[in-house]
Amino acid sequence: MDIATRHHGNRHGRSEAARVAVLEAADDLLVERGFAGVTIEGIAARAGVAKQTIYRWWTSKIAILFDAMLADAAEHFSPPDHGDLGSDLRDHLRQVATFLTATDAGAVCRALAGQAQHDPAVAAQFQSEFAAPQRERDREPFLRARRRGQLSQTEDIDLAIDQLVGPIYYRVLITGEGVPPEFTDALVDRYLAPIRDTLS
Amino acid sequence: MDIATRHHGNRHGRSEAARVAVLEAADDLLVERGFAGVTIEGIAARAGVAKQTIYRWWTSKIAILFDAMLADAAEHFSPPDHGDLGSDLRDHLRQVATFLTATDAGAVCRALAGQAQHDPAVAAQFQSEFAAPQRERDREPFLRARRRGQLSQTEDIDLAIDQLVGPIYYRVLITGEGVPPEFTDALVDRYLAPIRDTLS
Amino acid sequence: MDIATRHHGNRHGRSEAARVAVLEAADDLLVERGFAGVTIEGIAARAGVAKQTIYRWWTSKIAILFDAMLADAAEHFSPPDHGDLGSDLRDHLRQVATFLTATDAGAVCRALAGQAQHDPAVAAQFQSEFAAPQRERDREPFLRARRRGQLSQTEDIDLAIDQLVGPIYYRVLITGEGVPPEFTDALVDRYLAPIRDTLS
Amino acid sequence: MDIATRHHGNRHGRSEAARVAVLEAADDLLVERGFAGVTIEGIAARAGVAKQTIYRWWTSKIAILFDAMLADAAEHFSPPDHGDLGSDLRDHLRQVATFLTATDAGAVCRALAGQAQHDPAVAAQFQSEFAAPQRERDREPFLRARRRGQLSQTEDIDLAIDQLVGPIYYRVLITGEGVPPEFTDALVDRYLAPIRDTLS
DNA sequence: TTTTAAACGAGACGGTACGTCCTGTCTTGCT
DNA sequence: AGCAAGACAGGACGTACCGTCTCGTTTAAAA
Repeated sequence: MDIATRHHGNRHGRSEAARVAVLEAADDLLVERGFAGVTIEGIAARAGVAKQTIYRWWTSKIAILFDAMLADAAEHFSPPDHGDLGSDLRDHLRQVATFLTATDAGAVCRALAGQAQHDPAVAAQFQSEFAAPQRERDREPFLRARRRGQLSQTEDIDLAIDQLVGPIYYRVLITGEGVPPEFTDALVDRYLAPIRDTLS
Repeated sequence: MDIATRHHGNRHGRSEAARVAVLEAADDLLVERGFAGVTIEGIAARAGVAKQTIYRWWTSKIAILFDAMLADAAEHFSPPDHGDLGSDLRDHLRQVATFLTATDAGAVCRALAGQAQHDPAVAAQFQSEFAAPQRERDREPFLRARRRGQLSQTEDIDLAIDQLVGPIYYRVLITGEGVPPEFTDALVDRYLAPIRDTLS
Repeated sequence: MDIATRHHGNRHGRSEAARVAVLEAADDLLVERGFAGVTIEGIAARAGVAKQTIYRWWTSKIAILFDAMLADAAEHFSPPDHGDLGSDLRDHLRQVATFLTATDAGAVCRALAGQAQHDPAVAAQFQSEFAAPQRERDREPFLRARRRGQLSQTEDIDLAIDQLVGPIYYRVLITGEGVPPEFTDALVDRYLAPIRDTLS
Repeated sequence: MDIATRHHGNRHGRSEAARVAVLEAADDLLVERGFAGVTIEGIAARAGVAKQTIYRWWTSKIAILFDAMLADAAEHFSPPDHGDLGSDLRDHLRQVATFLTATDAGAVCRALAGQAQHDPAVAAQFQSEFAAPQRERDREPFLRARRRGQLSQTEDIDLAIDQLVGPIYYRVLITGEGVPPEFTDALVDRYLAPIRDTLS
């Protein structure tokens, strides 16, 4: 048994078992009962943990959900590398769509994005802990293309990202229409059309 | 004095004064204290209205906020008509950005969009009462251009809208970066580039 | 159905049904589980009442217990009148002993006397709401005897009461020995011995 | 430095320093914040001791308070010997009154007497560890008088004690009036009046 | 001198109850 | 009939202590 999981109350700090149980309970409750069904008391009861233990390590249920999401979010994205910007973008946008619409972490992400609209502090945390790292992942295909000499040095990458992932989030958060591969592929096609000449 | 405002406890139907007071109280509370600060009890107290009166006419605080937003949203948008798709789109996207980032109704809209992430019923209402009518407004410039013969009959208007307004919502809801006219203008420029040939 | 019991939430004030249920629940819990077993949550659960309803009308579980005791305490004592100080005192002291050792209200009284040792505010309330009225009841036999001319005007009645009821409380609260009639009768005999001459 | 105070963690028995610190902390907290302010956590924090150390040596905060009181109670009482029952009783009753009303140990004693009303186990401990030894001390003057031939062999000493100290506890615990020497002296006078003939 | 085991401080743990806030329902008397 | 008022049952909040536990350190008797 791992040292971190062996202890349930000790001077070495927190119980890993409790931490994991809380994150899983929060995740389960969100999926099963929705955001309003995620309560500290409910998490504590389901995780078999005392409320005080939760309050000792997290400031709010939002903080728990961030913890529950972040690792998964990072794991979900595998940087594509097909040696071609178009292929890489198509691949990446599909990953983004899949993450948001078809994973538990994506469900948590949507809930947090929702809560960010209600609370500036959540918005700031969402920005720094999810949006910014995600933006780095979004940039990867472009930077790679640029390194290959396939993309102009003057191309505004951030604008391109807004154009490409913006519509995905829009459909997920606003219209609720679903984001099929045809949609993301079409986005890439439209984006690449005017700059196709600059590609080798 | 208007008939509707004359009665406060009567047999002549609901009190317009109470209705207005509730909507304003909800709006004020949202702006002053954020979404969590909007409670039925708080609205009732600020509006000088009994809780029961609120429950009689609205199903939840969400319903109140929808009421508070919808009229303003419709009023905000004035269909542009410069006889040119580019100009109309630039104008319209600026209106969208202004609505979302700089109006009270936009603040309510963001809050409701947030809540839609937590509650499918809210999402459905948001879709039908805000997103769908708004989509109609978004289509206007394209339909006008098509009627003018400036836009191909085969152009996928809904995809175009996703491409154009999606990035605006994305910046508002996810990155929180703000949406200056330069940004929306650039979106239009990029959109029009490949189809410029099809324009007269 | 009585007006007072008909309403459960209205502008006429509190629900008599809730009031009674709370007092009975508190009483039952004290008898069944002891003072530590009397909790606001426990009372609320057993009475089928919301905690907030309790906090609306009582400041603490102590206040509830006072309410539960006071009416019973007044009812318990029937002023004796045998036309004779000795008989009256014997009767009264037996009533005191019975109240303290053999009634539910007496159990509550002992608990409150206990809590008065822990909290000056409780002590003050105990003094004004129980001890003072009880002292009036204790004085009755002496005042009656004095009116009959059977007791000297100079007799120190309060000292006499301290002498007569003090030992009863002492056995109840400190030694826990029980207070049989033989004991209270002996107290009266010893008290009357030196002043027997003054009696007609 | 004493052996017992030299050790703080060892295999040779408990730390005297910790024991004393705990008792003093409990005493201080009782006096400063009242019975409810005496918590194991509070004692541990103030004594600079781990909670576990407290639980190792005491079963509850009640046990700590008993420890804190008992030595002082025994020390407080110096058996009077004036060769006269009246003088001895007057002296002793004043000591009882002083102990209960004017010493820290008396404050603890009152608190424990209070808690005894809530918990039969405390009552039993109070009876065996305080009331019974105290009763022995109360008997001393009578036994001495009897040995001197000044008190009848048939006199009911326990009844006499109930009559004499009962009113003192009554005033301390119930009426809160204070117990001046005039009061205890009057008790003795009234007690001795009818049996004065049997003396000397 | 080294080992070793009891007591120590610290503090995390699963819990219970606290007193507060808000929910949605209700019942009244007034207009 | 609609209204302001406000009491009601219910449930989650975040806090304070409870009593239990595990840890790493201190210590002095035993080896």
